[in-house]
Amino acid sequence: MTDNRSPFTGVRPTVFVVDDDASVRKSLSRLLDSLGLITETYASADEFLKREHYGGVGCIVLDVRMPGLSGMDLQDELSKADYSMPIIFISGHGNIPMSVRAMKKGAVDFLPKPFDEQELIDALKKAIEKDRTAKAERTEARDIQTRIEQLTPREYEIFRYVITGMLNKQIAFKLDIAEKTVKIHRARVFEKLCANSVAELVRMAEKAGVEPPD
Amino acid sequence: MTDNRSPFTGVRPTVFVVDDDASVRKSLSRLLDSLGLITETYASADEFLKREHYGGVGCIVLDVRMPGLSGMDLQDELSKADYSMPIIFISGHGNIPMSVRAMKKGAVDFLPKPFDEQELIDALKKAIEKDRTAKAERTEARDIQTRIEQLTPREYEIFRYVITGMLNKQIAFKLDIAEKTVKIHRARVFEKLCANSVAELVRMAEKAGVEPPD
DNA sequence: GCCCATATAGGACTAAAGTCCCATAGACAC
DNA sequence: GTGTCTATGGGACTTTAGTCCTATATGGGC
Repeated sequence: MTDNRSPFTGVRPTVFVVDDDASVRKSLSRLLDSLGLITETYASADEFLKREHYGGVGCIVLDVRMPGLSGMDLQDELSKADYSMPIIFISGHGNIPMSVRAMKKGAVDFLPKPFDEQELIDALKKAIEKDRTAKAERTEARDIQTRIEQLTPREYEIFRYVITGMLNKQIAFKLDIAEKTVKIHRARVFEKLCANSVAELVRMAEKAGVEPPD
Repeated sequence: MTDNRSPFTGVRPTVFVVDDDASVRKSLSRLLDSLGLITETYASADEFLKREHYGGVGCIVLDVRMPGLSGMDLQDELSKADYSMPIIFISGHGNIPMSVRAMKKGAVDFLPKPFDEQELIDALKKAIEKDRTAKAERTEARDIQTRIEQLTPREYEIFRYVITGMLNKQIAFKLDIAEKTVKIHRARVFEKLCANSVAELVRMAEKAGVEPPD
């Protein structure tokens, strides 16, 4: 991928530019267009927050200092709303503590204006790749969680014991029920989670954040 | 943990101060002592690199600008040498790109001088906690890897199939050997890895970074 | 009062996994 | 060339898991 003019493959990602300076929005828009990226521009953080949540792959190019909510405030809002999309900060009047705070909170980059075009392109590549990975993982995790929610409380309990590697006999003893009953719940767990092996169950549990009991 | 004078529990961590300014070393040393931390000071990055690798829990408080190797250079060296210990940068003449670069490479914090004492203490807490967690995980991963290295190539191969959840019969077909032979290798895998269930094997594989085949 | 979901469990069976015994054959070391 | 490690497998067996059938009890919802 040596051609900087088309470094983005697959479905075209969308970049959200949030900056109060119209000339910045315009020039960024032009650059992003030329890179084959879809662009949406917003003059303030509040304006961006009014937009419905974007479900596709993308990232945000965000000015730090703006009237109303600052870029950092927007970062906090998105984080609180669990609406995560990688952020690239651009700033005319930033300082070190600001940039460090932004990076600690997960920003992909923090570019002081004026910045080199190539720096932004590199950051965009990284941000979009990060979002692609994160979205794929979240989608899978949600998928698994949805299936797990179909389990009855008892089935869920058995599920958590099964992923420890315990035998049916041991689980039955622990819960003071017949091994037969464990087998039945276990079979339902496999069916509802569409699993064919304990190994698959363990992987699902990891991805969905299910912890073994005790 | 509201007492800032002793926020560090368990085995006393060691903090390595690397700064060419003797007065900084002295005052940091005093502060760290008062926090119950063991301190070692170094006047240059090279001097620190000469020290044998420290195996315990701790972190580095590192000046950015120094004669010889800079703080950033030291960060790179440690990363290359796989000698990872959380780094807190302190800097008198830093700038944004510098701080961002440091944070991208995993620094815990980047404090411009002069900094508030409390800021450093917070960063130290975070760094030491991070190191504690990382060390514990690495220790466990190495432990598992050591056991995995005891496997013969064929046993390792079977191991990777087993963690996919495949049946012995299926593995036997794939490798064009008798199911009986698979059972034997499988039994040795369980024995050598001290595992009692496929679930445990799957967890070990995750921690040791073993990927299923194909 | 009846239907449905949930949790419980027995009986009879198949399939898979694990555990002993045994054996052969190649590779490599000393 | 004798010994050890590795990979291969057969036979006979036990244990565990999974799959049908059946059934009972309980608690809600309409």
